[in-house]
Formats: sequence, C-alpha cells, structure tokens
Amino acid sequence: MDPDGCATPVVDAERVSSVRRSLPSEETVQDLAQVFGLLADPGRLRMMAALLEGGEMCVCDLAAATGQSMSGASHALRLLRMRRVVKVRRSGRMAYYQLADSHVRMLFDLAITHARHTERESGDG
Amino acid sequence: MDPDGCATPVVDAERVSSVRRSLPSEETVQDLAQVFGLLADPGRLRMMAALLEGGEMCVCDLAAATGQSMSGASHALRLLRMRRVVKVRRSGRMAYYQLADSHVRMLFDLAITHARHTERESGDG
DNA sequence: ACTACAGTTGAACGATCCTTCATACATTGG
DNA sequence: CCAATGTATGAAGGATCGTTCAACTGTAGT
Repeated sequence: MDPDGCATPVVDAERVSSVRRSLPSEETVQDLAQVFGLLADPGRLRMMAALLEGGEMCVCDLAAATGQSMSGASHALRLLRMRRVVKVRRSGRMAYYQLADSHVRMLFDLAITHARHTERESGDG
Repeated sequence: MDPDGCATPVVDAERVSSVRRSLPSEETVQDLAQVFGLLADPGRLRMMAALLEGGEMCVCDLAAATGQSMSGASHALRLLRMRRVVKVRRSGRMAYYQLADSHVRMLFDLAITHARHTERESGDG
C-alpha cells in the first residue's frame, strides 16, 4: 500500500528500495504462490509422482495408486487441470491424465532431489 | 490405510501397483509438501526473493522491502527458520537473515523461470 | 535503573483448504 | 428406454493457515 514504508522502521533505506525494485511483479508472485500451493498437498504430490512414472493414467487408477477416493482424485485433478499442470484425454467415459508442463516436471524432480539430500531434523536455530 | 485399494475400481491393476511401488516414501511426500507449502505464500515468497537479491537483511528491512508488518515478517521467518530455509545471524539486538539452502534457491529460480514462460490464462480444458 | 528499540511469541479472528457425501453428467450395453 | 459405469461437481464440516493485537525478551544508551 505505502510506497516507502511508514509503520516499519528501516535500517538500510537504500538497500530496502533497491531490493524492492528487484522483486518479481505482484502478478508473478501470485502465480508462483499458486503453483507452489498445488504442490503443497500430499495427495496432489503423489498424483504428480504417479503421472511422472505412469505416463498416462485414468482417474480410478490414479485414485487407487495414490490412495485417494475417486471424488478426491477428481477434485485434485480439477485444480491441476485449471493450472495447466496436467492435461486430459477423453475416450468414451474414461479420462486419461498426463503431466502437461515440463517446468513442473523439473520443479518436481529438483524438489525430490532436495528432499533426498535434506536431513529431516527440524529445529529452531 | 488399505494396502491394495478396496473401494475404488481399478482398470489396469498391474500399472497401479507398479506405480504405487515407485512412489516416494510417505516421509518424503510429507517433507516435500511442507517445503512447497512454505513457498505457497506471497509474503514468504517475496522474502525469499528479497534475500536472493539482498544477500543478508535484518527483519525490519525485510519487512519494509516485502510490505509486511514486523510481526508478520517475524512469524514468516520463524517458519522458514524451522524448515532450515533461512539462517539467522544475531548482532546486538539485530537479527540478520539469509537463505540457508542452495536447493531452495534453485527451486525458486526455476519456478520464476516457469512463471515467466507460462501464459496466465486459467481455464478448464 | 529507566527508556527506547529490534525482534519474538501467543491468542483470536477470518479466510482458505481438504475431505466427504450426495448428486449429476455422459457413455456403454441390454 | 433403463441400468451400470467412469467421472465431475456443489455443498457442508472440520482443520489449517495468515494476519493482527498485545505482551514479552533482550540489548543499547543515558
């Protein structure tokens, strides 16, 4: 709201405004946050991992493979579809899903690598 | 809960169990989801972007640069600290934060690239 | 010791999210 | 047409999350 900060004291004003100018646009930030939000759910994460392996799968197999209900899987796939993370191919009454976006594949792969290399201690500092 | 799926019909049983075995462990999935969850908030995202640019910044400058209250910034940094995404250096009554983990930097960078290459239409199919 | 300052923390409120249930839609087979 | 099947969707319930307010810790300066 305020272009230069009023309520918060500032130590290094130059640095602050320089960093400020370098930040991604509001739109980019929102967009990024939404994509990460999609990845922040275990069910959806497993779905993407499944599609990464399985290539193309129908909803019921996807649900079974990731331990979700059909309805839950469908809701999840809807969100992923809306964000263009997956794409669907229809054949009769079946719906076959696959990953749509290679960036997300890379993101996902990198994240898995990150997880594998990370100690799983959580502490405060 | 169920090792082989009971309530959900399955089309390709072999594929399902093969994919199932290939999925990351429960622990990895939870861990990943939490990391992505951290990145799913605009405020935290801006903080990480700021630290990516600014290198090391104190809480009040970070708050000013990302348009957050001191309290909000502190809460956010606490979460990032607990997940070892940032680390803190204390000097007197100041607290200087910087990114702790190069994986997160890469994740973040890749994500920005992704956002820049993505059309911002959201539709259903 | 007292005041000012930088930061931290807990509680409360509202918003958002995930899960589940029920229902609806479209396609296939009789 | 009717029943069965695979999928999609809206609404409700409870959980989780982010923001804010108030109080608290620890340091610096007088």
